[in-house]
Amino acid sequence: MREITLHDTLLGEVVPLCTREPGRVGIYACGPTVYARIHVGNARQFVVFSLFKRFLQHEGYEVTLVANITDVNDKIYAAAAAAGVASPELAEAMTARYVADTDRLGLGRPDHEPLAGNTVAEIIALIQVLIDAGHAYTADGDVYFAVRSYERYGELSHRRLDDLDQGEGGVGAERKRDPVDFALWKGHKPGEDTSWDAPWGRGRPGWHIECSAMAEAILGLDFEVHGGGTDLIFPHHENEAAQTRAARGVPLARIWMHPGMVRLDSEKMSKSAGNTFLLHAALDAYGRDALIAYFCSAHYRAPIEFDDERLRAAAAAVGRLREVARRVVPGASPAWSAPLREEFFGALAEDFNTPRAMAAVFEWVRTANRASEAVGDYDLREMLGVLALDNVLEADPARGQATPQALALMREREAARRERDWDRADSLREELQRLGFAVRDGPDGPELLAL
RNA sequence: GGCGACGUGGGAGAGCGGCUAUCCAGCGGCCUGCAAAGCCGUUUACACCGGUUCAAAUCCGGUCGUCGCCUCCA
Repeated sequence: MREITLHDTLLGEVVPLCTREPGRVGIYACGPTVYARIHVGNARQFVVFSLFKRFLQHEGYEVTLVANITDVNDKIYAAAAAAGVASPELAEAMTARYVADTDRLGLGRPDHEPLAGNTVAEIIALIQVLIDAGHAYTADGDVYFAVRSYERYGELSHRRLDDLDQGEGGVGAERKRDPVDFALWKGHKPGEDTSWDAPWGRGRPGWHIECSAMAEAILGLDFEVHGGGTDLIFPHHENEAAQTRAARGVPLARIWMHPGMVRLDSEKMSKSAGNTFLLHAALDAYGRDALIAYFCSAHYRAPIEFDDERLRAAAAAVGRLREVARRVVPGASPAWSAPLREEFFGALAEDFNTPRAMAAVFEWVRTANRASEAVGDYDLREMLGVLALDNVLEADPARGQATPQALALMREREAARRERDWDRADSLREELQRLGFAVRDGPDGPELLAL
C-alpha cells in the first residue's frame, strides 16, 4: 500500500491521506442538482471521483463513495413550474436521466446516491442540535445558521467574514440577524410542492444542510475525503463544514478535494451561464473512451477546456492504445515494464496526477512497439484498468467483423499483388475501404481492419 | 474592491534547483510495390523585469495577462 497524498483545500497543500480505520476510505462528492440533463462539467466530478476510487481500491483500500443528488431546490421548482409538472416528477425524471447518462461512462455507480428528500429526519435532527447550541435561530418559519457564532467560519475558503460582499438580496434576507447568515430550513411558500413538517414549521431543507446530514448518516464524522467542484468551496462547503463542526464539535471531513472547472470558450461551463455541452451529446460525439482519456489528460485540479480539438486528440491517443493492443500477448510483462508501472502508480499516489500516469502508459506503449519479441500485457492491463480504459485492449465490439465478401476481395487483392498488378490491388483496396475495411500488409500477410 | 489559482515549444500538458516527460499535429527518414500501423529524427520551450545560487521553467520580489470564488452552480 503506497502512501497516498492529496491536495487539501483547507490547508492549501498536499497532505497524506490518513484513514480513521486502516484500509478504509469514505468519500463524499457533491453531485448535481437535477433540473436538467447533466453537462460535461458535472461529469468531470463523476469521472474524477470514480477513477480515484478505483485507484484506492487497487491500492487495497475498501472505499465507500457517496455522491448525492439534490432533488429539492428552488431551481427545480422553477423548472417544474415552467414545464407544467410537479417538482418531484421533474426531479425523478432528471435523476433517471442522470443515472442513464453517467452509466454510459462505464464507471459503475457510486456506492450511495442519497437524495435530500429521503434524509429529512436526519436533517431536522441536525438543525435542532444547532438551534439548541445557539448556532442557529428560527425566524418566521425559516431557520438560519448564525455565522458569527462559529469562530472558524471562513477557514476552508480562506476568507474573512469582513471581506465578503454582504449584499442583501435573496428571499428572507430581512429575516436574517446578519446578512452572512444562511438558511438551514426554508419555510413553505405557496407554489412549492415539496415540504415536510418540522418543529419550527412546515418547509424544506436549505441546500447546505442536506450534505452535512447525508454525509454523516452514511460515512460518519471526520471522514476521509469530501469533494466537489471548486465552485462549491464557497459557500457550500464552507457552510457544510461550519454546520457540522458547530453541531458536533468534530470536523466533517479530513481532506477537501476540489476538481477544477470545465471551460467552454475559456469560461466556466455552467447551467446558469447557459454555455453547456451535455454529457450524453459528448458521449455520442466522441465516445466514452475518448472522454475519459480527455479528463485524464489534465490534472484534476486544473481547469480544462472542452473543445473539439482536445477531444479529437484524446480520441487519437486512445487509438494508439488500441494499436498496441494488437501487438501485446497475454502474459507477464518484461522487466523494462516494472519501472514504468511504478511511475504510473506513483504518479496517481501523488495527488492523483493522471497526466503523469498517462505519460508512463505511453512510454510503455512505445517501448512495447519497439520490442521485436512478443510483449506480455499484464502491466498495461493493470494500469489501464485503474483508469477504466482496459477495454481498449479488447476487440472493439462496435466494430464489424470481416464479412465473407470482404475476405474474398482481400484474397483477390493478394492474387493481384502476387502478380505485381498494383493498379488492381489498389483498386481492390479502395473497394474494401468503401465496405468499411482497411487493409494492412504485414510480414504475416494482409490483415483486415474494420473502420 | 477582497481572497485564491495560473501563465511551458504549432496545440494540449507534466515538471517542485542540475538529468530526452508524454500526447496530438506538421516536416524529414526507416520499413512498405504504394499505403496503413510502427520506429527514428525534428525548429531545442518555459509571460516580462529584477534578485538568491556554482547552477532556476523550478526559490524570492515586482510588472503584465488569464481564470475562479465573493450570488444558484460540479
